[in-house]
Amino acid sequence: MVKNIHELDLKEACILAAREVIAEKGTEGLSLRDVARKLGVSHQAPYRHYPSRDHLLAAIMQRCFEDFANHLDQASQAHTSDALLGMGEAYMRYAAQHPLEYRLMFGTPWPEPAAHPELVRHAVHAFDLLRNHLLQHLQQRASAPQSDMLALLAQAELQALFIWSALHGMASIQQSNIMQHLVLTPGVPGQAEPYLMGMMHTALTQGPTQAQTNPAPSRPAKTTNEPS
Amino acid sequence: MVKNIHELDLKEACILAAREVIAEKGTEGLSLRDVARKLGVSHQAPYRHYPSRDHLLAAIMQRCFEDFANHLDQASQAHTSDALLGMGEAYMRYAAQHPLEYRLMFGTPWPEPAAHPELVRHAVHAFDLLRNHLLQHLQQRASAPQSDMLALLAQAELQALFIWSALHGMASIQQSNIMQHLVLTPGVPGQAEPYLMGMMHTALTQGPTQAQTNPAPSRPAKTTNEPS
DNA sequence: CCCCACTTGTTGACACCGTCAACAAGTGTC
DNA sequence: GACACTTGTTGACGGTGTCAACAAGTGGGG
Repeated sequence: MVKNIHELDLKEACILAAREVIAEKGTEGLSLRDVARKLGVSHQAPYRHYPSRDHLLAAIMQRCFEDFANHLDQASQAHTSDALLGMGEAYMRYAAQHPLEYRLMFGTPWPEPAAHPELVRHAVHAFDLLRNHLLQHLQQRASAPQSDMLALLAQAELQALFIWSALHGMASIQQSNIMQHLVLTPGVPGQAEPYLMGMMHTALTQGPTQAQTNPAPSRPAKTTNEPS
Repeated sequence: MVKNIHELDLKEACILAAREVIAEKGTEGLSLRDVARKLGVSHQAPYRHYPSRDHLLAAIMQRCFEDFANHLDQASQAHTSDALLGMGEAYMRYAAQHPLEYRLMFGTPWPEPAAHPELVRHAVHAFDLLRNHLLQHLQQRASAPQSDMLALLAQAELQALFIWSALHGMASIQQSNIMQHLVLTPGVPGQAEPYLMGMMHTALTQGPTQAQTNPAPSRPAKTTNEPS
């Protein structure tokens, strides 16, 4: 019963088996004893390679972020006409196709804040793909060739956070079963995603509008921009 | 040791104690035996009032949705100048002040799909607050007084889903500790939220822009609108 | 060659959890 | 007074993560 394991070491096999369990029973349904049984080893064997359940989870999350970043990168390179839209659609597609892994990455309280630096590195990389893409667009459209580089970067980051918020929010809502109970007008659920994309497009081309009611310390309005 | 319980019955005390536990240790850290100990009763006493842990969780979620809806409603009535912005800010404030309860409502896999109709009712009510508010605005701005009512409703729902997505996405991202590791330009984290509000304002006043690349079954562009 | 350190995996135990079953005490009704 | 019903208690079962002690393989230096 130990034969099929030694092909790849147990450390790797644990991740594969655990991802299978997660894909079918969710993160909360994952138990170390379960993957051990699945691999035909004792319940403490995985414990030799991962100090705790959280460490195994962190390793899996890291793999998921790798896959996710690759997924986004390939999509942005495939859509040459509008790479940003391509990334957006790829984002939603990944969330729809791997709901439980998506939830593991973005919906689960992270194991330990900074005890897993590799995990953080891979997670940040996925965000950097989006930020760099936006920065590149902003640089192309910048009026002055040597315009304030740091301001451009800040604007790209704000745009990236906005896009990420909208996409993540939509993906998260679609996954929760709340939406099934909302009793919406017939066509609406299917239109929600393209409508969101259109709204994001509008917002990105027009830029933000001031909308403070309380006498807050006002921030000068950003210059309009044309990223797509 | 049973004295302080009989003031309000055990069923109610369980919810209060459990909400305390959740507020400090999170949803996953909640155990029925814990709340029983906290109340000085045996570990099976809560089990008399809630058939399972999930049923207690559902009851708590219901309370949270009630509080959440009240929070939004009061905020929208307080901000007479721009009730929508008031609701948006109130949304983010609630998420920031009750992070674990917010996560319980929107970030936890729901216990059983439709086994808790009361829970669904209260959750839907919070969404209806937003939808009805948008519908009211659209009706005021509608050109023809008796223009297609159902189309207006559908548009209000699409707008509501867009707003909900953006707000929920931002709240979810702010709560996850991912953002702390993103190494952003200094001012950006504080600007992210008002920037998002400004982008939402732009998108709602301008309406969506078509942005399909693949030859998808095109949907006629919505008429522009002015909800705020 | 033999011994020793080290890695990898096993067995057994502990405390904790959700849940089931059986029992005890109070309360109202016929 | 007997009965049913509600509420709470005690005890058990299987499940989990984790710690401690032990077994088997492996490689290198005396």
